[in-house]
Amino acid sequence: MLTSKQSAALNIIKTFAQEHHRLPTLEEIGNELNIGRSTAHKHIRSLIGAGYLLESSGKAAYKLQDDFSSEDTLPYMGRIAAGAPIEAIPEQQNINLAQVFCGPDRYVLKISGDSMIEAGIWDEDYVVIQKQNYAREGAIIVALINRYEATLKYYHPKNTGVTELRPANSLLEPMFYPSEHIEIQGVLVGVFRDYIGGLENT
Amino acid sequence: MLTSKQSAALNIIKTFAQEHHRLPTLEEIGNELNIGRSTAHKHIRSLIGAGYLLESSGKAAYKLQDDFSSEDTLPYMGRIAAGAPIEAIPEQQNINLAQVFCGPDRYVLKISGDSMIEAGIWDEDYVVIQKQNYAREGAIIVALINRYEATLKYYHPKNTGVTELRPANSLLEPMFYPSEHIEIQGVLVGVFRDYIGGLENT
DNA sequence: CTTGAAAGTTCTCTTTTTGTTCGCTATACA
DNA sequence: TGTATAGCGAACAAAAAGAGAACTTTCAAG
Repeated sequence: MLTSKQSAALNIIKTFAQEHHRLPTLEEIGNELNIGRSTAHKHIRSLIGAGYLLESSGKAAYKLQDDFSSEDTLPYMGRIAAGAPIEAIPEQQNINLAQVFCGPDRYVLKISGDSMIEAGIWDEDYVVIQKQNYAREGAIIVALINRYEATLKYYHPKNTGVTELRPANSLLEPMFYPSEHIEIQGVLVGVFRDYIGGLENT
Repeated sequence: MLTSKQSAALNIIKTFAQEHHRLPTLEEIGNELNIGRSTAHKHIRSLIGAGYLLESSGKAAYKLQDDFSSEDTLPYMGRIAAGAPIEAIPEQQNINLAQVFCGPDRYVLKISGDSMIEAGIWDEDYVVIQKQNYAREGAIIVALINRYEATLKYYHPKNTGVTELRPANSLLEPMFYPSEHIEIQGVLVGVFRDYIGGLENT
């Protein structure tokens, strides 16, 4: 059985590995736990002894068990609606999140603020942006205003040389700019939200 | 496993490739990391040795894995807020959607209806569910009512043998059931929404 | 075909980081 | 009172990281 500190150390290692694609050094573990390097080392040895980590041959202090890998796809089970059972779809399908959202010239931004809340984009949500310098009317874009401010808004160009950037929040007013002061940096591809902290400390 | 510097170098290469549509030279890598050409070269050789990059025949020092085009990570560029430029994060990170949302015993459902709209879960959104038969109070769960109806609601068990399933829509009333009529099928892990139809045909 | 710039490679050297060990102290607990 | 867990900090060796010079390869311009 693990002690609470050992378990905390193991958690930190796994979380770190997921986020950084590498194992933390003893010092990094120590910083997370506010303990020194040598103490972190002691925990690692205990975890190896208890079978939670494996001894490493090279320089690395330890390595993870192999069972730490996971699939890239999720089964798509169907629809869920209030007042009805899950409507199973006839043929089992898999969704590959990477395939849908990833691609060249795409990147992720984290949202600060509530200006798009009525579009279902909340504070602390993540948005996937496709880098491009044009957009359709009504699209949600990353706009660079006056070569300085970046913002996520609905895009409504007018034929008067004016561009409206419209927030999705009835407490906020639409903003109007000379079109040449607006530079489109990208358009919204998707939104995702993490309820269990898998992306917590990024 | 990678060291922190190797991982940083790999990140820079991937980001650079996305932005410039070509691979950075050793010097460009070095400039990003404030290291010299020869040191950058050493990192590249290590990354090739570890299987993260491939050896190249021609002039180029290295090349990316073939599967990079369908890469399943996205560069994380930082935060965006109204009225401020994109706040770049110091150390470039990549987000692996699959790693965050995928895992054993998880599946995807598509939402029909507006009953969770105030929780930011909209009609036609996709939710990732972790299959489990327990949940914390206040969690968003997939509940099976009377072994027939499935629904996504906030979970509020009472200590009177009654369980409240609360929608996130002020137009709808909370529902109360004898706890034994409620079966927890899973808890909400994440939400995602597709703005450009990559999931259209499902 | 020659030539030269740019880019990759190799070498030696120094510095920094990292894992490891050891001795010591402190606390909780049976 | 002895034992197990936690912790610190110093000291050490080895790996990793780095600089910089010299060299080779590649490639495109002339």
